[in-house]
Amino acid sequence: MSKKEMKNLSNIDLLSELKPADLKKVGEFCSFKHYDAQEQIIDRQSESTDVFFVVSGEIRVVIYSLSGREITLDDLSAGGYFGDLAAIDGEPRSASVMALTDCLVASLPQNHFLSLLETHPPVALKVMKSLTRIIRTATDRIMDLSTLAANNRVHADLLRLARNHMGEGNTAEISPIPMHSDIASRVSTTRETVARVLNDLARNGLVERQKEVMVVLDVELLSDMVEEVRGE
Amino acid sequence: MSKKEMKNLSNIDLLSELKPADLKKVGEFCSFKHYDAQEQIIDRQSESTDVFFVVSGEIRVVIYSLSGREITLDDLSAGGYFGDLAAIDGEPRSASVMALTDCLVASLPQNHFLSLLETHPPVALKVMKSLTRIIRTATDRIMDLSTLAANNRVHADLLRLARNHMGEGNTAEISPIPMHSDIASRVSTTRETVARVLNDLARNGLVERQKEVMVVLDVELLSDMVEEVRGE
DNA sequence: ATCCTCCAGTGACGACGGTCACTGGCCGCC
DNA sequence: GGCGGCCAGTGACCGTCGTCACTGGAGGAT
Repeated sequence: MSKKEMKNLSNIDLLSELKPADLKKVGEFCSFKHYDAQEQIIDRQSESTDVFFVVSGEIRVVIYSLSGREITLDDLSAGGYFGDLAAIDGEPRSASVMALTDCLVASLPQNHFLSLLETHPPVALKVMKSLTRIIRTATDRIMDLSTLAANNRVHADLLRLARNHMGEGNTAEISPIPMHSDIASRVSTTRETVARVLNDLARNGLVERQKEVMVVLDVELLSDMVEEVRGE
Repeated sequence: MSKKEMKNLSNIDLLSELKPADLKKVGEFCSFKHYDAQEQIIDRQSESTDVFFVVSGEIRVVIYSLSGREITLDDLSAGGYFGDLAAIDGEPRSASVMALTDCLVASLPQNHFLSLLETHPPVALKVMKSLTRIIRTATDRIMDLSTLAANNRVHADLLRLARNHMGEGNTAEISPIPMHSDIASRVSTTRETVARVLNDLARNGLVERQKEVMVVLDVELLSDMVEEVRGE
């Protein structure tokens, strides 16, 4: 990311097919705002209805139980957008959103977003595809929560990470090493359980933990472990 | 429902704002098919992409774990539709769908559905609203699965049922009495647990089970029980 | 009446994992 | 250097609830 962040929307996937003139217009309806790491961007249950574009940085979509337990729903990086649910249906925010890193975010008022959908069917279709993506991952997660034990959910998450960082053949090099509490928040368990599971895997020679990288030595086997339990 | 079921789409909510001529056209692109109770309509992971309208009867959207455990995602009655996910994104079916009762279903091929979305923005908006509804209930469920114990999830489901059947003041009369296994499938637990929880509530005088009705005597209190646990 | 099937109710058991309470390493800061 | 904060690792404890294995009642069908 260059030092001088541009306040424009040219890198937003959702808007990539707009004509330059239209894109410029959308940009003019937006307010740009910088958020520091950890800062709250949206509060669940609040009544705002703007749509947000992540111009730079990373953000996290979360829910907090009143007990303080934190459930990570999704992480988004530059080019993504969020806040569309409330804009579409007018209901209160379904989740909170926080900045993971410093970031620049553009917000577009609901009415402009809606008219964009109405006048640009391809954009509407993209939004729908994004919504279906969310539903699919959510139902997968419901299935995991319903059928997998906590340690297997950790396996499943590790597998997902490994698949995103495939190295040579059957191995994966995951870096940066994810924080245990982040994994725990994604699969709804505790950091203690994550630590125990990861050490078990290390003892069995399935993963190896180095300074900056975590190596999964046998992705296939890990995959088998997950599938096996899903199926009985 | 009249004996002679009409093969038309006039009662489908999604299409209610179409002009008669357009509605007729959509109907002509549809194939109508009858399904018996318990019959499978869609198989998860299959590659079809039609959209289905429930002309009459009731259907259930479910996922089966390989172990045979059944997870109910949603129940739909006449006027609803399903199968839109695969039509929108072209991926395999995200869930299975079965007929709960005898029912008549119309299927519309993907390309006609997509062009309907493109040419009728209000329909597209309705689809989006329906998708957001699904996401909201899914995230609520993820939250319940993550933070509530099994017996509290039963409480929560009972509360939901009660709210849909409010009687006088603080009471609710739920009928027909839901099957324990159905509740279990909705909240991801076992019928045994449901039976135990319901009997506990009966012992405490919170619910009363009669021949054809189940009476919740203090909805407020039930609500408190759920909220209380959600919050600590 | 006699099966059979489907649903509900219950006890016993055992393990999974959440919670609590520490220890210890790493790192930045004053 | 020493302090404080953050993250990781581990042991002990014990409640919850999934599983298994029955019993029993309410229809339906023959």
